[in-house]
Amino acid sequence: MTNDRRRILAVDDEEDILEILSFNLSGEGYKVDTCISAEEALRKDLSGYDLFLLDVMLGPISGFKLAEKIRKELALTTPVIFLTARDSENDRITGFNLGADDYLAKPFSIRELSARVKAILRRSSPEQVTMATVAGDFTVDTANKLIYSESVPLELTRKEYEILALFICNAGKIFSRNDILSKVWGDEVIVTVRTVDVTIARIRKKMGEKGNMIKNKSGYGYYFGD
Amino acid sequence: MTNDRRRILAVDDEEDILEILSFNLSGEGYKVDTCISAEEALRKDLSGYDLFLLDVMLGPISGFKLAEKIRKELALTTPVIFLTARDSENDRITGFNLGADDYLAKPFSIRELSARVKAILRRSSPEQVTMATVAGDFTVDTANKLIYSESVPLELTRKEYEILALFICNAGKIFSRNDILSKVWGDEVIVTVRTVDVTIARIRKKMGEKGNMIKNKSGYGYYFGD
DNA sequence: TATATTTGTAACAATTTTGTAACCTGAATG
DNA sequence: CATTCAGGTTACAAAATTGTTACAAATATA
Repeated sequence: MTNDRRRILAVDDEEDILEILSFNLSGEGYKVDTCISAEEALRKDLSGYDLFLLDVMLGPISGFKLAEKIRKELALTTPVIFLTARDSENDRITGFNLGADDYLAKPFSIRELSARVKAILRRSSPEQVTMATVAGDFTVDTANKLIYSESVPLELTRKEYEILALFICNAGKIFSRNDILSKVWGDEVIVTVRTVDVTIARIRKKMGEKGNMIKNKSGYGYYFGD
Repeated sequence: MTNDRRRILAVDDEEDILEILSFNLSGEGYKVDTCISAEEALRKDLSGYDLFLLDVMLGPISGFKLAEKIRKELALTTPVIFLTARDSENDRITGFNLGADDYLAKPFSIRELSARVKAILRRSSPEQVTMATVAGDFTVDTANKLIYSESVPLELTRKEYEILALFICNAGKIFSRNDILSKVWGDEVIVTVRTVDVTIARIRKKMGEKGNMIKNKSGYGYYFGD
């Protein structure tokens, strides 16, 4: 029933390149969609892909810009390989800052392309699997970054989602404010510990009467449970 | 030198499933041990594993029961994934109350399994420095800062936990009030020595009839024992 | 750039934990 | 038999922790 063929989206403004990519990667067993522009790509549901192949030089919206949108606005961690004729050190750095997983300069051999695609899909595949963790009436859909309360999705911001997902996926486990800060905000970012309290208050409010499922054990931290 | 391969224990009453699990997870680089029953699992030293995969439906001792024993009697916080054909909401809740980290309904794809195993091991690995010390019917779980009395966690505040943990982990050793003050409150904080008496009275009350296991030797101090 | 949304902070209220003093008990002492 | 002393207990006060609100800063969006 489940089709586990990997889906790849290739975006390039040259029809020829798209054909070459599509033909060859399809032959390797991948399901390949193509777009002739970033705009066209953005109209699609990008969450279902396992890999993006992005040409850097696209019309008004460049491949870099598209990658940035994918990462930041759509919040997808799907791997990206940039295709480009430009090969300056500068471009490389920009690409990797946006979370590019690889970088392929045109002209490239199909053999090289498919090797990189395979390598990247192999190492990234596990996290692309939708993981639904359920506790009580709550379901965490990590692939789409959504949390459902009795089948209704909560309207959570990113930080709120991260915290609640952490709690639900570790129901019963107590997290101190610092645990939460390091897991959700990261270890470099410096914010007041009280930020955690305020964010949790916001989550509770959005959870309505279920808000009291986020418990606090004074002196220890917060946890999820009934 | 150090072998950092993660150790997984799979418990299932179907030989076939064990083989599939063992074969596939070994292929992913994990060290996999298998047991055909909960009883067999309980004869092993379970403290060395990084993850348990437990079938819910096992002979006399179910997977839930086994998980409960692992959590409460052995005081291990090792993550658990339940494998089961049963998929009712009821089962889910029971599983999460026991601290299941995930839940996988049979039949499951190996890909899905390995994704979840990887995800759980990644997030659980750093903090799993659980130290369980047992004395009498009491177990101290230093990782989660919990003390169990006959498998039931005591509702201790921070200071109360610190004192009781000190006593249990050094059962029989006598601590003067000043010993306790310097170990629990620290050397900078200045509080009355009688604070210790009051706090111990509070612990005793929360321990119920077991409260008399905290002894006092007049003129010397307090200690734990029967 | 203007506007909306998200995130961070500070201040204050509510709650929980901790500390103190006073009183009580019982054993040891004289 | 009164006195003293160590420890137990209680009630209340102080302090610490947590909850909440309003607003500022940062970020995203148009």
